[in-house]
Amino acid sequence: MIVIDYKDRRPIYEQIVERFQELILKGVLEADSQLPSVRNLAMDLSINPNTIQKAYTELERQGYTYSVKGKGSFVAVTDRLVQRKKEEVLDAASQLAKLAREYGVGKEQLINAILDGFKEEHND
Amino acid sequence: MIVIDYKDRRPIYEQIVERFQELILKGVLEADSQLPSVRNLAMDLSINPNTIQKAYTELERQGYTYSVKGKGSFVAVTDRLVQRKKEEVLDAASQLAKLAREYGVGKEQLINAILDGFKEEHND
Amino acid sequence: MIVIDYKDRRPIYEQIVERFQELILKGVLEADSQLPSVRNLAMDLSINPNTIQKAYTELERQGYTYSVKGKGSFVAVTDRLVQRKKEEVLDAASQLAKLAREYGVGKEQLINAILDGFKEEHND
Amino acid sequence: MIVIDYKDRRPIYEQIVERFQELILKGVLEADSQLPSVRNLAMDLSINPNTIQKAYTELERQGYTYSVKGKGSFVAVTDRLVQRKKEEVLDAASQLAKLAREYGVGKEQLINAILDGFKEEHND
DNA sequence: GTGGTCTAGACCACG
DNA sequence: GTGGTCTAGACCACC
Repeated sequence: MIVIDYKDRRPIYEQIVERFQELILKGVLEADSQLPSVRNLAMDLSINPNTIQKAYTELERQGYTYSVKGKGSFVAVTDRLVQRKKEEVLDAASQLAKLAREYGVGKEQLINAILDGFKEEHND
Repeated sequence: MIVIDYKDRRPIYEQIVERFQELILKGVLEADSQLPSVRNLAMDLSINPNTIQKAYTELERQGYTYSVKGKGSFVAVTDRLVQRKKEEVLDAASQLAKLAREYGVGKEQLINAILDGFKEEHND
Repeated sequence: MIVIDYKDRRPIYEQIVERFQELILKGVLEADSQLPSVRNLAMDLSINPNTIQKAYTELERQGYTYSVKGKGSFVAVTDRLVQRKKEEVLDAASQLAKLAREYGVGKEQLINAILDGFKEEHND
Repeated sequence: MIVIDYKDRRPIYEQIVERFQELILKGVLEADSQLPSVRNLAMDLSINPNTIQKAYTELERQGYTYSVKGKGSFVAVTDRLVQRKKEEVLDAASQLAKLAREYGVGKEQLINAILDGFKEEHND
């Protein structure tokens, strides 16, 4: 479920945060379902529990999860987060379009690239 | 011409590299024109010459500039680089479209955001 | 009567203690009336009896209840406790005023906020 | 400047965060002035650098400071934060008034307590 | 020198 | 068992 890429320049805890965000936003992990325990996941990935802890703390801070001492970490309700993510994507699109114009990429080419991306089957 | 944002989390040399890439790709700096000397720029920005040196080395490595011993650094011919940049933008668009579909952003919304970005005046 | 909020960061036993304090101080639970048995309440709330026990022990320690071996826990006479609580509230007000002054909040604004809080209907 | 209270139940890093917030909000530490380095402060307080690091990370997250790798941590512009703090104080006052009414504390008593707090000289 | 990340190992409160 | 905090010591990129 979680894979660490040691060639990735980003810190491990950040990779873990991002991966869980993905799993939660896409509904793979349902609301109130439990995340792996800090210790278990640390053993699984052969990394230090503190690193997992840091990732979980960050997820909680961002509102993706909530944690109960002595019980575990759980997926929070995500409606607002999904909404926020959608806005982020649209903002990114808008920024990208600006950039494209600045570098002389044609509007048609850009939209074609968008349509291509939409068509492609994805195999996660 | 170059402004450093100390609150930006990215390293200073990276900010400098990116800024020169921009100036070069947009044609503000013409081919074979000379970049400011390491010392001058360092004084101008009140930062360590080593930091400028690192930025210039990186620019040369990426093909944006070439350096002549004892003379300075100069802007390289950029046709290939512009082309590469355009491809990058189109790839990014394609990736973004995939992401949008995965998060349930509608194709129309996405294209509207793109068109918006294209319309807007930019005030760099 | 008692509701546990698992998303609340405070420990469960502390939530229970506080809720009983409230019920007792506001007179919902009268003096010498019996609290639910440890086992019953534990079953009701689907939590560990040890957690209830810890809450009851704490309530007794603070003088809100007294326990009779083999009979159960009972609400103590509360006049002193109510008095103590009122003093606590007044102390808190005084502290808050100090803080307000230190951060440059005007006396009038502060008193208006107080009056607002007094006016508002509460819907517990 | 910073004192750790080991009897305090709250974690050390939280005490440090709160203390710096105070110093910054009250203007003792001015905008863009440098905080003690992670290592120095750790030595001064005889605690582990990681604990300071955690405090500084939290301060940055909350917008009180910004950090530059290789340079240090610096106080951020605080206008917005002071404003936020003032609102917090007013909210707290409103909540306190509600509580007071619920426990039968008279409006006059409460306001007197507020006025007392405002009058008192403070000797930090 | 600086902040940032990570490991290893420990202790605590909670349930 | 769980999450949360802390220590000790290390390495990295950056300036």
